Amino acid sequence: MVQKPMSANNDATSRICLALAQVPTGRVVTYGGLAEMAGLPRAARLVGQTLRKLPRDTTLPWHRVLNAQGRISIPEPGYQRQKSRLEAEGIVLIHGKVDLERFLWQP
DNA sequence: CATGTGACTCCCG
DNA sequence: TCGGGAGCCACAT
Repeated sequence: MVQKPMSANNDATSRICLALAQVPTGRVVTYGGLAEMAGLPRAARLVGQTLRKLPRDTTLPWHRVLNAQGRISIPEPGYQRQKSRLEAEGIVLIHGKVDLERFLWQP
């Protein structure tokens, strides 16, 4: 079998997934916060790209990731999907945004 | 090795 | 509250 070009990838991706898996139900984190948790400070955009690539059937709580303002940062139809999942966990959105002071998860 | 990209963030008006 | 612009990081080409 040879191969596996394996672009540097996996490392950062797995770290992000591991960090995301730690976010408990009913709590949220920001892209930047998750990046920091993954040991990639300031790589918020990378987190976004990584989450965007997750399969629809992933078990990871991708919906618990919001932008620094507590707002859902993805376009439709993803927006509605994320909003529904959040509300299903008791995370309330007021005027389209989550009160981070109340739901942000900080270990 | 150079260039383009984005589910980001911060700052300013 | 909203929009524009600069900064940033790692990945894709």
